[in-house]
Amino acid sequence: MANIYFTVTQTIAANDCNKPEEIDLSMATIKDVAQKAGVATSTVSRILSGKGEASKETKERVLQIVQELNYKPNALAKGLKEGKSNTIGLIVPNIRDLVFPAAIRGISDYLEKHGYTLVLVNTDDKIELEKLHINNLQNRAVDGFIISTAKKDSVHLLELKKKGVPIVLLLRHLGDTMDAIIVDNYQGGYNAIQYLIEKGHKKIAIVNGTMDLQLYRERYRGYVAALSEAGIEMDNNLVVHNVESWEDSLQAVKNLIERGGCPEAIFATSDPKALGVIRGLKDMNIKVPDDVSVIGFDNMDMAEMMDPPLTTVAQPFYKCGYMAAERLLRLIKSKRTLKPVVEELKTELLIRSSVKERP
Amino acid sequence: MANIYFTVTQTIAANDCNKPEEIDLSMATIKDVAQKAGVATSTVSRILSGKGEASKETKERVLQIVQELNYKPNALAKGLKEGKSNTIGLIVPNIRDLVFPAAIRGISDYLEKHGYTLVLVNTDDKIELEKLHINNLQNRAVDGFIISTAKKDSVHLLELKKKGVPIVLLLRHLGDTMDAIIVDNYQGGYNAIQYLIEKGHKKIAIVNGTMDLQLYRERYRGYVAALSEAGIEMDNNLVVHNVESWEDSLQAVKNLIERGGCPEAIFATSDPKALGVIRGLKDMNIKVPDDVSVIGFDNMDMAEMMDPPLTTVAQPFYKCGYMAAERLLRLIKSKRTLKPVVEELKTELLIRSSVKERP
DNA sequence: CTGAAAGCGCTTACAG
DNA sequence: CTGAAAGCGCTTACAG
Repeated sequence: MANIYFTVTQTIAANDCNKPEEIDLSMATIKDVAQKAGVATSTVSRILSGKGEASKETKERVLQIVQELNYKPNALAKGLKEGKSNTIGLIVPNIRDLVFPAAIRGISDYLEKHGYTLVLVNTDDKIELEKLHINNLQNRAVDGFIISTAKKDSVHLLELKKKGVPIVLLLRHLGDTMDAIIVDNYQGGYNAIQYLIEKGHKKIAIVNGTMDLQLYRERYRGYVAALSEAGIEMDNNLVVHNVESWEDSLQAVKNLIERGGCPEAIFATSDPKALGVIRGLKDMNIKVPDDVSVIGFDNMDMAEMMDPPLTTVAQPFYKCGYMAAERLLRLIKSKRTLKPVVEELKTELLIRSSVKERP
Repeated sequence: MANIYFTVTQTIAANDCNKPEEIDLSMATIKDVAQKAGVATSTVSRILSGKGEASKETKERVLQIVQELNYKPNALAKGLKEGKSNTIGLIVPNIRDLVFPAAIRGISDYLEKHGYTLVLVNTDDKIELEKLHINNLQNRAVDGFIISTAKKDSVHLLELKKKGVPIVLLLRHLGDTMDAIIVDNYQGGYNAIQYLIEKGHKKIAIVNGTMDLQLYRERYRGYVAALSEAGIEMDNNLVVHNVESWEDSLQAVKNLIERGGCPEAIFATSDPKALGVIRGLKDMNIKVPDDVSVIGFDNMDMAEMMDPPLTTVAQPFYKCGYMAAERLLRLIKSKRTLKPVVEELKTELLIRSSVKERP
């Protein structure tokens, strides 16, 4: 039997296009360098890490040979020895969500500068999957996590943190005990409404996301506050929560208008929702911004290409990612437990063409 | 001096919120399991890997203790020993390009199913950066690469492949010696134009990307072929190449119309370009699709939300990613060099509302 | 300034 | 069926 198998293998091999040729796929190791330089591996190691002294001559010789052999230390061995991998894990619900690419780029840029590597994982907001992945990544000796999936029931993250695993939350947060880089969602919502009011709008509707997420609660709070401060009475007929997708919001506007009549302006608490709202409006032959103004929240990469170009509360996604990575590396490198800090970045109202002054 | 420093440290430590508590951050090792089970580590290893025999009793006992201790093998050690890491590197120009998220999700989903991990790197299409990153990832013992940055001058990729490193190209390709998952760009372009012709259009313009990229050359070839086959004469005034961003295409349409007069339809060879084209048209008070029809290429996640919803040649991004991962794992696991295969997936014409029949 | 040795946590022949 | 030993490629005390 073994014989037959062998024969088959041979046959296929004979037909094969490129025979293996046995090039030096095997990378040079520290041993090769040491041997060629006539020193001990420990010496090479010391020279390369810059720790400890070494005579100028040996140093130069070793460096020379490192060049020649194109030697690069094996990160696995190094990681095993040092108990760290210079790798961090990024956990997002779904990379296809338009908010993530910019944030990821920010993370990636910072990490790259500091010799760290980024491992990406999607959870579809399923908590069991998330736990599995976290576990997995810990076995891979990931040095820390950036996590953008935190919800009210994310106790496992609290526990992880308690165990001393470096974690920073991104865009979502979980109370003061967890490091987080988030955005001032309250202020953002407030500013949006204030701007609408400034433009003469009074009957202002809100198409909001799930109240399970603090960020949507905050944006709503901003809406309420700005309205009340301007002495405009809240009208619950103008409020829709729990709108998820852009299709949802398409439906939401229609309901809204049936229920409460046509508002003068609509605050969509995310750009995709704004897109849906605008589409819904157009479907009903209502013009944006001539008949009703729309303001979004996000400033995702496409916002300025929309029709009309979307006036929106810009989140500094790139910066959030960048800072999250920065914070994480600090946590990782710190010898002692650092006091958690929740960094709240400012949003910026980006004025384009979807809001019009009321005559 | 040392003393002063010590004092300071102490003070801070005293103020610190959570004292270290020393929980068992140290994960259980195979040694712990072996000890507790009263067997050798090799036995544990064998049982866990399923290789070699083991008596039912010891097997059960060991598995039991693995549970108790929540033991997970250290991937670094395993990788070091086995010379592989179960990690693959993904190299893209920029994750913010709208074509990537879906593809990445496809890769990620396949990898996850097979116990592999995804490392992500951006190169901004800079070849030196790319080489650096590839080098880096090799030191991290990445088992193979999925690369979406191939251009005419990407000889370093050819060399890498020659050395036996498993690589598969994604969405771009580099001749028949490199495995690649791409899309039938010629057919896609051809179908787009054929559809426009079917709808009664004759004066059809093209707003195309850089001719450095084979994919744009192919889409153009499809345009030319479909036109000629229908007996429509080519008009160079209706052709614009080297349009990069959506702002470019905004400008491009304007020039186009000045030069060649208003076309009946425009083939934008990417969705962002279509977006720019439509905007440019609207700016000139030309209605889409009533005055001129527009067809795109990509079907990026936003295409159906555009105004009008974009008729476009859909690329199966998710599937491309998925298949690229699939192919790569085959290359990695295969003992002998596999003959390179360039898989060309079909595009699909997605009819929405940006093309109208000509009366 | 430099080397020998131990060890990080695994796996894989090799004995028995 | 099971264990002892070697080794993957590093780094880090420890001597000298």
